[in-house]
Amino acid sequence: MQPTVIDLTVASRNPACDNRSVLYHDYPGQHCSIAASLEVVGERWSLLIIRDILRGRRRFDQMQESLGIARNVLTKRLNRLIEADIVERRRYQTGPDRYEYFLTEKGLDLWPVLMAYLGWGDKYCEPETGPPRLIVHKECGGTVNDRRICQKCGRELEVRDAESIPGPA
Amino acid sequence: MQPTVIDLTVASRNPACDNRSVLYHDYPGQHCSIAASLEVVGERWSLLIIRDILRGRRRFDQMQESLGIARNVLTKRLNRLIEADIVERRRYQTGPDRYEYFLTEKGLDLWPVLMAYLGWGDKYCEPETGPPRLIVHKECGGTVNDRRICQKCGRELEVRDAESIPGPA
DNA sequence: CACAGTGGGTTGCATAAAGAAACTCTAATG
DNA sequence: CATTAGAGTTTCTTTATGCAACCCACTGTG
Repeated sequence: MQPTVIDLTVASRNPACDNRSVLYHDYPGQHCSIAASLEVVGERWSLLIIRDILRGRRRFDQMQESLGIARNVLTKRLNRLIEADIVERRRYQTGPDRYEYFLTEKGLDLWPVLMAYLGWGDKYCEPETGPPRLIVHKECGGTVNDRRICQKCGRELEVRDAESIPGPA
Repeated sequence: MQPTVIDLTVASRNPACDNRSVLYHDYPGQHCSIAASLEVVGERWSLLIIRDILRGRRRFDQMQESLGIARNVLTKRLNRLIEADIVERRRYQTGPDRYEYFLTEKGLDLWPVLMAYLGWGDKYCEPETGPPRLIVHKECGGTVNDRRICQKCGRELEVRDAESIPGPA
């Protein structure tokens, strides 16, 4: 299994993507950053879509198949994420227009959330086999913990400093 | 900007992850710690309930009012969390039985996820007013970042080392 | 004693969202 | 000319959520 090369080029908000969809999640009376975040990405599929894009699945059908999500729901989610400036849609072909989805800087900044879930899941969902994948520091090869700190060199890492390799499982 | 190699794919399905509880979320074909975590707590209210309990709202009506969640849904969520061993229900009075809800160790271990969401939300949802709440190190009073590191004394903190106080907003 | 209030839920019904599957559209390929 | 691929729509069904009302066993108040 070879890792996928991902272009993390970041772009600005695309005003062409108009969408009248509303944020149907409304946690009333919450003046809390956690609640505010959850309004945007705290919903069934969003984080898995973001993980998939991070993983290199940039196209509609790839994501749909990998996630097993209904196609109409995937459409809605992607539009919501685009509207929230987390995902960017780029046409890679005209004629029949074809698109790929990329994470914006804001989307990439959700990496800590994914790492936190990964750490928790490794501890409680895969306790005896060990983590199915390890996140390692590209430069020195040390494993990265859920604080995004390299266990070998001690550096505090950003998303671009790390990669995922098969774990002991 | 150079391409980044990231692969959060996960290889093998672990039967230990199977839970006889009714996980109505089923992300088919996902054999990944992130997906596994989201099956348990990646749903509309769970994390907010956990946040509430962490902040000391331990009783049904307190949570119901603070969250604005429907009562029947709160019942269901709490039962799911209890079943998943994230929340523990303790009777504090007999006669008419009265209960309080506490986090188990497993529940407390979700603190990193909350801190990651908090960090993201502070950055993107409350950019001008500043964070509505600050997490501080109880011992030295320094603020805690989303790596759960005290900015003042540099220590790596656990959930019991920190507390939440009103922020500048 | 009557009656309101409190804590911790259930029940029933209406609506909103998710899922499954079929359909569309355009262009390229055989 | 038929088929395939990518990226969605459309339609229909199932599931989840929200809302309001109700229940029950006390407890405190006049």
